[in-house]
Amino acid sequence: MSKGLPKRSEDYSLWYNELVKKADLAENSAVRGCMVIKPYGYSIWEKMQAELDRMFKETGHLNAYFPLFIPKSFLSKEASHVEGFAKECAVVTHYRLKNAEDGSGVIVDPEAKLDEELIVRPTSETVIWSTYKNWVQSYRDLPLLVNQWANVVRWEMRTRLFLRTTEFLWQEGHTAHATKKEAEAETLQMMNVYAQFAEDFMALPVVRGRKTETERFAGADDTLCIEALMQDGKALQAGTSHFLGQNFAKAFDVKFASKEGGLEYVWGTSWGVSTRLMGALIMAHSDDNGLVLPPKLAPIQVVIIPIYRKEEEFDAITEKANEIMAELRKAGVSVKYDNRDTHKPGFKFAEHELKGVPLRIAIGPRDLENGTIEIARRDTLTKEQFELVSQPISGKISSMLEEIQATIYSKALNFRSEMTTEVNSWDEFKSVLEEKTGFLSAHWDGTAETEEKIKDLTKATIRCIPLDRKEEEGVCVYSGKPSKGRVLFAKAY
RNA sequence: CGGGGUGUAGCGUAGCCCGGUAUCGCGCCACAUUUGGGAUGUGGAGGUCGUAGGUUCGAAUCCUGCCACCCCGACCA
Repeated sequence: MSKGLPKRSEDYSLWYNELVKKADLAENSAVRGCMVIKPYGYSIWEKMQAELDRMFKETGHLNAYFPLFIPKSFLSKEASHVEGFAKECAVVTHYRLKNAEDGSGVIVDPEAKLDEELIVRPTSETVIWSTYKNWVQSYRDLPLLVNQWANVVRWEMRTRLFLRTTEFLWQEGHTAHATKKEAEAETLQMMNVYAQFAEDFMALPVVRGRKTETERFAGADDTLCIEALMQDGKALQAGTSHFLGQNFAKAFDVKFASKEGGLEYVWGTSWGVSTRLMGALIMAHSDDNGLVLPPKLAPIQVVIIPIYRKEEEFDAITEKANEIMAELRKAGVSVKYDNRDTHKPGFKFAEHELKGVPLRIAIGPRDLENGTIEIARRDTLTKEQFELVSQPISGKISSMLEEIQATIYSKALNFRSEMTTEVNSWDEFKSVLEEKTGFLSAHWDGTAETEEKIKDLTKATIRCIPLDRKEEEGVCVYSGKPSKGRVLFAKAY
């Protein structure tokens, strides 16, 4: 029962916003739509980055860095790309300020107008493909496998901490290949990397799928995605991987001399995940007591809290705590000793629960006497006495951390299974969407008109066409026209 | 950007209708007693009432502009 944290059942979005702030993850800044990611929140992001970066490198990618600014003319080179992003671009028009003549402060110097405006990147395809033109001449230069960790700006109307902010942090991979087949394989590979990261590290089950044509990335021929389900029954797109065809190669004239002696356009992909994953992580597992973090991404995996009256007791406990910490650290467990004497144990318990620390060890005089410690799990809120002599503490803690990781994953997976409903009629579609929410698995006739109509009527969108769906003859849940398989509908973030 | 709402100490609030210099709780500081689930007592500090104007002898209160945030739409990773 966290003090002051609203309950999920009463107001889910208020719960989310308060949790983000109370758990010290992020807060709104003085700049509209932009957040300050606080040290604790950033620590989690750093752990995500570290794992993803490792996975990217294992699949052959290297990091590079491209400019924050994109010349306006670049953006218009790929027609559907500019159409998709034009409405949300921040534009730099001047390069100098000067003192106002009336002494009221600084103003933009009208004489310092840029000849060509610069766009603050909403994504980097254009500036990167303009660079790739110079990097690629021959098939020997391919493939280009590059990733960038960066910030981007999209001028959104409504923002929410982590889920949608004007500026956000992300990674964007941009690759160029000699063949269509290879680029398609890359697109699929990176979607699978994201899915594996979500499932193994975030403990977040995701549906691997394909976007419909209307939901596709602006400038892509095909968009693969991972979709997750949040506790309020709404879907969240957690990552996308795009097959760009030759669209950007043609827009930026990136050609290569093939082995056969021809001159061909290269094939491209791009793929990204953002700080939005933080939102997914928070919403997927947390409860009314606060954050629940998967051990693999928790900045602190174990916190040790001393319980004492007298100085001598504290000293004895500290000695024991130091032994335990040394052993845990040797085993690669991150552990913090909360030896603040400014707060009582109960306060510390609540605080570390709020912040989602997976395991808590309490040591008091009673434990010293009995040779025990108390271990409490954040995910289940259960406690147990552990005898220090019976087995090595590091083995016990490591296996508990693994168990927590597995438990919260299967809990989320069960939730998603329960919240995925096969619907076969339009009435059923509407009532499930309104009363139960979650994913609706339904037949769709494959047309953009029907997709649009359903969105207008219900606010539900096609989240994806699952890659593992079975071929199944059926009729569209809305139009009654023939369908070859089910797609996933949901209301989404 | 359209509709609705809210801005008062670090946080949450009362006061606003009916104008007279701001209430309470949490938190903060000091001391004492406390410490196995958010301690208690005593004393204390902290406020340009979002912001800029206007009306008035006098504005948190009335009027206007602006800004920010929240909810609902449109947009979206």
